[in-house]
Amino acid sequence: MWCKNDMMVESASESIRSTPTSQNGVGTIPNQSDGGGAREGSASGETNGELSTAELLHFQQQQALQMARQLLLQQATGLSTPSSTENKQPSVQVPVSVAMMSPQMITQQQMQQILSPAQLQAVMQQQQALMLQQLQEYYKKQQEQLHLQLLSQQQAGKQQTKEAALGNKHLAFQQQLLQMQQIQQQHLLNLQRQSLVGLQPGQGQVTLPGLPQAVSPSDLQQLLKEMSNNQEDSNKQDNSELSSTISTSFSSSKVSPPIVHTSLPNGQSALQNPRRDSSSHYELPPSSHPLYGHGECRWPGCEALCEDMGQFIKHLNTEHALDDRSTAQCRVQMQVVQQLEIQLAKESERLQAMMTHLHMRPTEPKPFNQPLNLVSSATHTKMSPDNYPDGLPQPPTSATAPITPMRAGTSVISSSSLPSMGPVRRRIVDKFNTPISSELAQNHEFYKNAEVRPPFTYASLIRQAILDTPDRQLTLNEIYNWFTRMFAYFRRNTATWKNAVRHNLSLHKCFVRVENVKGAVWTVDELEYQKRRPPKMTGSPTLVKNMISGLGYGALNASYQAALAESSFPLLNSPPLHNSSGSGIHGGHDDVTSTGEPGNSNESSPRLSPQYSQSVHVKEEPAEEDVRPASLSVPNQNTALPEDHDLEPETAMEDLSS
DNA sequence: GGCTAGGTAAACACTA
DNA sequence: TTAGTGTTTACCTAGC
Repeated sequence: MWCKNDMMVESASESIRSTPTSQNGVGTIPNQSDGGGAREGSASGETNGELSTAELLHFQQQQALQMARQLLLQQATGLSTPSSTENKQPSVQVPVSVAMMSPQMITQQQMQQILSPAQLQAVMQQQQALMLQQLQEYYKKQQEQLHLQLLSQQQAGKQQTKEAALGNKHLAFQQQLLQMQQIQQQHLLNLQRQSLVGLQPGQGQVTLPGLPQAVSPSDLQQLLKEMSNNQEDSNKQDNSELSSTISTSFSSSKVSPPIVHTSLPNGQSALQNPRRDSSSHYELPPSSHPLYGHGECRWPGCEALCEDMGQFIKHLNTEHALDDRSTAQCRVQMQVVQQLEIQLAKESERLQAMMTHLHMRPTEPKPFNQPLNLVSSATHTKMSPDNYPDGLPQPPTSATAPITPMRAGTSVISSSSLPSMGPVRRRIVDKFNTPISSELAQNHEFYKNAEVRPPFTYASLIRQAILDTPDRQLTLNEIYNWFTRMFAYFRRNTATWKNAVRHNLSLHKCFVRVENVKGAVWTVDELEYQKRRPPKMTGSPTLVKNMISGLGYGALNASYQAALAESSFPLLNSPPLHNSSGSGIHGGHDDVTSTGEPGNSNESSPRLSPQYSQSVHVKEEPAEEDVRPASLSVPNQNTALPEDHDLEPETAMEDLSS
């Protein structure tokens, strides 16, 4: 017959075994070679033996981390004398184990996870105080040197004007020092105000580490000012989105005159350079140098005018050659990027939380936020059995899975006893209208790493898997692989869900099996997929009412936003359905690579790319065997369209775009 | 209570 | 013979 199994490139079990890494990183504290540790190690290695101040600052950071360790030990053992607890076995496993690690192994994130905000604040304050003290000592030395210079110059019988100049310089330097101290005080205050916000790992790392000795004191001061500016801007905007933060801080630093005369004459904030560079990079033709734009050198702190690229290259090679200064600036830039990345992660998390909030009513009795936007908090600790409602039967979905989706779902779904997960998924999807593509786009990492069952039906997932491919067709094994690749949950119990996948493929008319030279592939008949639910909603004001009330304003609005997000769906690139009679229902025939195949009367073949359109197995559905116009003339289809949008956002999006 | 949709399990047939 | 694929049926639950 048409059944060929030559497509078994790899077994599903192999694919399961081949993807263990994504499961291991969930909720675990990296012991080694994580970003922070690697960076710290490399930084210390680079600065070893060269930069005394860098080492000093590094030692400072170690001191702060040591204090954190002591706090942890105190917290764990209840003893107030850290020295007595140094060699004791930890009574609290995780924190002390972390505390026992070398300071380089403790990242700021881990500290934030372990320490309380007050402890963190105390640590950071001590850290900042130490740093301020060190800087003050450093500048005191500078002052002494200036004094010595002044005395020597006086002894040498210099002219009065020069003495006055030096005196002015001295006074200016003192003023700068005072300003810097004020900035540091503000920084401390900001840290105190910000509490956890101020304890963003990147900020601590930017403040503390690796300010290399190669950077001149003025540069150091400039950088500190820029950091404090950035800090102030972030405080001012407080919870504003990252882009505005960056742009605002950039503009503020851009317009603000530099406090000191430095070798960074423009006062341009190095903290904003990455974004500026990146933004300018987009404006420039691809051949342009990312460090050159608008006739200026975009090297951090340098706005040297260069008429052309050749001059810029020359300038780059002369002024920004490989030396201590450039290395230091590069290092600082790396930290700036790191901080921005951390800030981006936090802002993304905030966005996720906002979207999660908008997906549900505030008083929703059965909030479903677990599968929706927990990317940043994709830790299984929050889904521990302790969170499972008492008295509820443990879901029988998986006997082996340590954290079953049922458990995760019910932990937030509510007290409704749900021995089966299936209807819950359906309800969730229906109620919150979560577009599968946007949901997956938002929480891809979450589902990829957390063994939480996606709140979508098998049919939706299969459809998404198929539509994710350029050809809109997948073999069964490829569908399996998509499931296991996209969802950690489907790396277990393969027999169950694979059977369900096959069951759904065979059961639903929207899935069309096509035989080609590759073997049997499965495609999606969008028309059939659309037709599955509209009758349920057509002409039912009560349903619409219930749906709207169930969605709430926020959810409804979110559905539109999600619909907007859905507009980027690959399917939308397909030609529109012309004969949809204004229904907006995206006919499966016209999406993707439909090429007006000869057998157009066959409704099952349209989505096939030419190389695949060979044989189509149509499920026996006499009523559906008709051609497109008939299937498009579904009763009440016009009226069902808006409701269909609400009911199936992911498909509604395609409708909107068509 | 009936209908529908979805999930799960199982049996069966077919093929490589 | 085995494993994968595809189909079908039955049962259950939840929502309407």
